[in-house]
Amino acid sequence: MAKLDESLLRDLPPFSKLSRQQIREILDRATPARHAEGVAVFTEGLEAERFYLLLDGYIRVVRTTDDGEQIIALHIPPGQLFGIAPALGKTHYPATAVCATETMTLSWPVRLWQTFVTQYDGFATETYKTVGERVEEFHARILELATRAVEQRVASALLRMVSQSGRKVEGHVEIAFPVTRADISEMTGTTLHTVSRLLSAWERQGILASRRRHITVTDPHALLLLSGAEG
Amino acid sequence: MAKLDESLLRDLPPFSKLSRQQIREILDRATPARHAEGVAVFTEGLEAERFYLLLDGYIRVVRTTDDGEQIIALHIPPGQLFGIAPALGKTHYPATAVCATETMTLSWPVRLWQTFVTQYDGFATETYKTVGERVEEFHARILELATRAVEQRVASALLRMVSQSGRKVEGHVEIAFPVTRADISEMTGTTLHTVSRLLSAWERQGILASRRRHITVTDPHALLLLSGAEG
DNA sequence: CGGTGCCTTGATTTTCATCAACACCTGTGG
DNA sequence: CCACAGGTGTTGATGAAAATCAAGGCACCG
Repeated sequence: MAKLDESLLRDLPPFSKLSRQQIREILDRATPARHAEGVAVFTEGLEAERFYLLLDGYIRVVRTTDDGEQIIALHIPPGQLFGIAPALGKTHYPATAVCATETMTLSWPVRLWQTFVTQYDGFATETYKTVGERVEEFHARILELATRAVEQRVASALLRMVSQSGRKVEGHVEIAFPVTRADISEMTGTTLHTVSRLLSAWERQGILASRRRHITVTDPHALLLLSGAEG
Repeated sequence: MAKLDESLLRDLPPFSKLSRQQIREILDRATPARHAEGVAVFTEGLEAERFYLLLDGYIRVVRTTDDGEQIIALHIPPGQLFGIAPALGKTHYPATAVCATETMTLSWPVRLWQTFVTQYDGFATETYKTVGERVEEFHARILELATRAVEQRVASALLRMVSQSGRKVEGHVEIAFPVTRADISEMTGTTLHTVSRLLSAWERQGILASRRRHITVTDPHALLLLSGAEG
């Protein structure tokens, strides 16, 4: 197998303070993998044997209730660590990671976690910053679910995806991974029917455009107003 | 000021692996404080200058929306660290900590965080375990808010408070800190009216008893069923 | 003993889930 | 190459759940 190139990690925050030498060590112990869209990289409840870095693509972090309902907790953009149960003292994955697109990952056995944290300068700090951001996002989600109406929650969910993954094309912003109405309903705690109605209405108003499984926001500001961000 | 007693920390997880000597050091640098019920220990958005340990009493972690609505994110039981923004790479508190009862706290300036993490064995691990538990709880809250009806959410909120703070009295369990209907509505994303109706109904059914600002659960199992835990 | 904070309960209205039906696209296998 | 199946998206009709509106009562504090 060809050696992995050092440029893969050089510019990512958790590794950016490291020497070539250290990056080489890390890469030599990494297991690279390619996953097709829809595949689960790991599954809720299983023993956390490895932790991951998402090199390319998008991951959906999904949780399932006892009675089979599903919610999408988070989207992970390229460049971030995921499956970092060990960072939080967990021995089992608390959620399932599903590929939203085709993805490329690196992974390491959890026993290396301690090594990474203690030996690699900046790794711990940057990792916990990521954890902090995710906690922050959870907080925001709870606030939204508890206080906002469905329309505002759906608007917020779209904006969140746009800002995390948007690629600009002539002023418009397209969400970089496939999303269905059902997905959005699982992010916002509503039904795909309600989401469909809202998107149809917004499309008529020229706020966004959608093809099958793809959404392009043409008027982010209008969405921001709808989301109920105080103004 | 009298010296703080070492027994305060000896049995708490983040400190339990430390020597008398180390505990002495930590205590000598701590600032103790007493706060009355209702007082804010620190406030959302302010610079995080200190981190805290709750010795006695209960803390409510509260967040406010732009338009003045409030939600209760978490209750902190005695013995836990809080205000640990530095652990997540944050320089400002993401929420407000209000005393649900009279409380006793210790606190240290954030600049000591690094010292604690690196010099005191087990401190980092235990702290991040706590963070993990809170993340877990947020996850559960999101799932609930997104998929459960109001009745189930209120039942879950009561159970959560009971299990975190319940003191048993003859088979019944009383929540150890004052709770109003409005508080519960802020935990569950509903209104105090709906909470009041639910509690009245449950009181008629003998599932719980309540005095002004106090709730005693007499039939936890019935609540568990109502909460929709799969069975 | 007056006032404020907490709690209750009824009536009305709104939001959104549910039920139901159908249209469309895409890839697949006969 | 066409039929068809499964995933996706739309839209209307109906009903239930819970918010809102409204009013009043009770307990505790100063």
